This record gives sequence, structure tokens and C-alpha cells, in this order.
Amino acid sequence: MLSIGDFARLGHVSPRMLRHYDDVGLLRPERVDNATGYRSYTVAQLGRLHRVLALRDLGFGLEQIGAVLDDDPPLEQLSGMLRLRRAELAQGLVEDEDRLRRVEAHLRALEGSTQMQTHNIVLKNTDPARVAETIGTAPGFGHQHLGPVFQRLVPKVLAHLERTGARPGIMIAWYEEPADDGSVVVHAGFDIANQAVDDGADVHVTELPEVFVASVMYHGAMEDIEGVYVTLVQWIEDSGYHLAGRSRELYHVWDDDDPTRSVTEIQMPIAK
Amino acid sequence: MLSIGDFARLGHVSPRMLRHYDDVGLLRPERVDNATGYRSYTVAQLGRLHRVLALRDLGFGLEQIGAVLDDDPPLEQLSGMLRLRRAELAQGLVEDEDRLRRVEAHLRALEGSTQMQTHNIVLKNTDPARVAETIGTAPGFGHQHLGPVFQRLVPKVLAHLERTGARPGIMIAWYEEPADDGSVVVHAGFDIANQAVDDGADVHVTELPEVFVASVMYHGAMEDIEGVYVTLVQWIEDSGYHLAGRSRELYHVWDDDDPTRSVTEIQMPIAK
DNA sequence: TTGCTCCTCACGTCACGTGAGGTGGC
DNA sequence: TTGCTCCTCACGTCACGTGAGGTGGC
Repeated sequence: MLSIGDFARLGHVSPRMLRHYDDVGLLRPERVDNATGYRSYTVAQLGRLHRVLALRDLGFGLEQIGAVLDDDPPLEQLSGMLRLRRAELAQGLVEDEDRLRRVEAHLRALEGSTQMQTHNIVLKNTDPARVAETIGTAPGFGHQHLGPVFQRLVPKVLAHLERTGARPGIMIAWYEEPADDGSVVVHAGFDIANQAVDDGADVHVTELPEVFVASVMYHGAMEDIEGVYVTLVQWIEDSGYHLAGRSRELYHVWDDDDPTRSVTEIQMPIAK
Repeated sequence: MLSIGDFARLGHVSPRMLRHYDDVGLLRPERVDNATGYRSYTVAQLGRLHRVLALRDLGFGLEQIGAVLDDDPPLEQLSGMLRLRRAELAQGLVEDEDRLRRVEAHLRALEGSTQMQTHNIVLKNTDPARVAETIGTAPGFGHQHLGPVFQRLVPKVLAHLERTGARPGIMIAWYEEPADDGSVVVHAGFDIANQAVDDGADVHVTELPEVFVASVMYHGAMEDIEGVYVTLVQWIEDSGYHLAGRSRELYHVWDDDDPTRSVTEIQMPIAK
């Protein structure tokens, strides 16, 4: 008979672990002294300890280990558990590899040392939105091209919504792929939630689908937003994703008086 | 101003998370109602929430995130943190890949469906041991070859220990690489801990070094141990390791009357 | 008046590590 | 008598999820 300390040394575990395994019924001492509570183990119990350690090393929880050791499940069930564990591990590996790539993308973004705080990029599924929008064409990207187009489009939508008695929600814009000459079709409109709004002459109600995006919150005036786009696109590429759709801008805070207080969310659909 | 529920929906997080971030000081509501305790957030706070989520996604703890956001560390320190995180992730990946291989080795061992309970293989560093041992040669492995050799060697060591007044500890054997004709040099002896023992005519005191091994506890008579070796060697290979030294046997329980009660540990040195 | 939201505790998670405070055997 | 081992609580870990029990605004 071995004391808990001797048995622990023999099995390369801590006495505390053995007490814990006793508590949860995973490995009971061969006997326990009535008066002192001292635990005694036999060398033969090393076998059971070994099985516990082996299964723990594979990542099983103590409860599952207890089930395996005590219920002596049939081979198929055992291999089923191992297969499940294998799948979990493989899944975890994929996730951690992706995470590692994202860390590396942030490192590279830091080197670029753009003013923007790069640690601001979140991956998520957008919530779908119903928008009343209208369409215009700009000669290209960039604030100097897009600004005037918005000036023209936004009042149209607002007027239409006022006519139909609907309250505009958040303002949203999205961009089609640029044509060969660089010109861009711009969609600008407002979220209308589930309010009933008829289509107008130029204004249409449409549904923006749920998509997986990389999203950045940008605080500041629209003139300076281009650097954010550059950083974001680079980050997406660095972290192993690629663009997979039309990007959107959500104007969470639109401050005409002080544009630097604006809060704009850029969403770029991506896929692996 | 947004209620906690609205802000949570906007940021794709749970209200509980926001309360938690408030508790730990990571993201305080813009204001809290004195009477009701209701929290209010502003849309501008989405930026901070975004940074929290981005860093959390990389695997940083909330405390570290708070430090990054509030202390605004210099670029080098930021990139140092990212580098550390990258190293941790890479390390974790290696470990999980190894674990995955071990799971797969167990699956293959199950298919073989040997009687032995394969979930009994533990990787560990052996503890170094001082042993008094002697040497013999057997015509090959297998109980029929080794048995008689042990019969001859063990009494020699015991007699020597008795002469020097030392108490024998656990019995240990190890094997040199077989020669071309298959013959094996066998070392057999006893652990003597730190007792002073002089070398004898045939008996030498030697130190077994600490090595990394795959270890199996085998309950039963020595005649049937060969299957365990076969399974163990196969498992080692399947799990991406290779043999890296001479294997040992530790006779934790040696029962002459009932050999099936014997407990023998097989240790095979391995490396990646 | 009935839902809905929000509030504050407080337990549970997983497998132990780490004291605190006390006792028994050499 | 002094170390050493062993014992039983009980807290802490990490980031919340999940009730319980209660309140305020539409």
C-alpha cells in the first residue's frame, strides 16, 4: 500500500489531482483510514491512473473518462468518441490557423503604421436590412467624386419617404463594381425597417441580404476615409480572405455641423 | 442615446456581455440613470466596442484589451504583444496537431482490436534511477528466450545486494539493440535509490537517465506481453513519433504465485 | 392590466493550484 | 521538539450564460 504522496510520485501527478479524482469518483483509493482520512493506493491502481492520463491527454473531460472506464463501452462507441474528438480537434485547428493569420495581418498593418487604429476590424454577419434607395453614377471612387452624387440622391429618397409618411432609419450606401472607365453605380438610401413604402419614380425598396463581412468603424470626415479602405483591403488579403461582394457604408452618426464627429461603418463582404 | 438592448443588437453582442464589460471597466456606458440604474450608450461607443471585439477575436484577455485601449501603448509594444500572441498560437497549433495524431493512432489501434486496452499509453519523462544490474545475452526477444536469462541474472544481483547490505527496490530490465543474429544483451537489476553499493564481479551500479518515453502499464503474465509491444510500437509510429533508445521494463508488481497479477510497465524512448 | 426591457445578485463552468489552519507519525 | 506528510475546507481561474426575483415604461 502506498501513501498518496508515493503514489503521486510514481504516477507523475500531484496529490491534489489524486484527491480531485477521488472527489469526482474517477479513481478511488484502495482504502481510506477511518480515523485519519489518510488515503492508501496500490501499485495495481497505476493501470487505472494510466488510462485516465491517456484519455485526458487526448482532450476528454473527466466525466467522459469515467464513463469510458466504468461502463466499458463497446468498440464502436469508443471509436465514435474518438472520431468526434478528432473532428473537434480538426475544427479547432482550422479556427486557430485562421486566427493566426489574422494576427499576422494585424502585424503587417502595424508595420504600415497607418494612422488608423487597425485593431478595429470585426468579422460578422450583417443583419439584413430593408432600404428605400435610389441610384446614381459617379465618375469614380473617392470623396470628390462621390460627394456630389450623394448630395443629389439623398434628398430624393428623403422626399419620397416623407410623401409616404415613413420615418427614415439609418442611411446606407453601397457600390456596384466599377465599370471599365472607372465609373461607379452608387446606391444610396435609408433603412425603413418593416414600414410599408411603395416604390416611387426613382426610389425603390430593396432588401440587403445577410452577408459575412469585415467591418470597420471609422470616426471622422468622409474626405479621409480612403486610407481606411486601403488598410482594410490589405488586411483582408493578408488574413487569407478575399472580397466577395459589394461593399457598404452605414452612416451611424451623420453630423453636418462637425463632420469629424461622424461615425461610419464600412462593411466589405468576404469569403475564405 | 441607446438602451443596452439596442446597443447590444447594433454591436452583435449580448446585453450580459455589455454589463460584464461595464463591471470590469472595459466599456462604460455613456451614462447610467441614478434612480433606475439603466445604462445608456451612444453610437460613437461602437468604435470602442469594435476594438474590444477585434482584440478578443485574436485571443487577448479582457484585462490586456483594457490596457491596450486605455494606455495607448507605443507601436513597438503593440507589435510585441501581437508577436507574443502569434508565438502562443503557433505553439498551440503544434500541440493540437500532435494531439490529433495521437487520437488517430488510437483509432487505428482500435481497428486492430487487440485485446489490450489501448487507451493506456502515457507520454512522460522517466525519473532517472540508480540501479545495480548485471548483463546476460539471450538468443532473441520473447518470453521463451528471455525467461531463462532472467532466472540466471536476478539471483546474482540479489546476492550482491545482500552482501553489501542494501535493500533492493523495484526490479528493472532494459535491452540493447539486437545484434545481426537477433541475439539481445539483457540488463537486469534493481533500483537502489541512493544507497551506497560497490560494484561486484558481475554487478555494476549504473544510472538510467531521464528520457522521454511512451509508457504502458501491462497487467498479466509475461508470456503474453509481446502483443503489448506490437501495439505500442505501432501506436508510436502512427502518432508521428519514432523510437529513440533502448526500451525498459519496470516490474511494479512481481507475483510469483499468480503471474497474472503482475504489473509491468513498458517504457519506450521516443522522439518526434 | 399585460408584455417587454432592464436591474442586481449569484451560481455554474473545468480541472485543478494554492493557501489556510490543523493533525499524526518519526 | 522539529520537520514532513496528510487532511479538509474554500477561494481563484476566465468570460460570460443562465436563472431568480423584482421593478419601470408603454
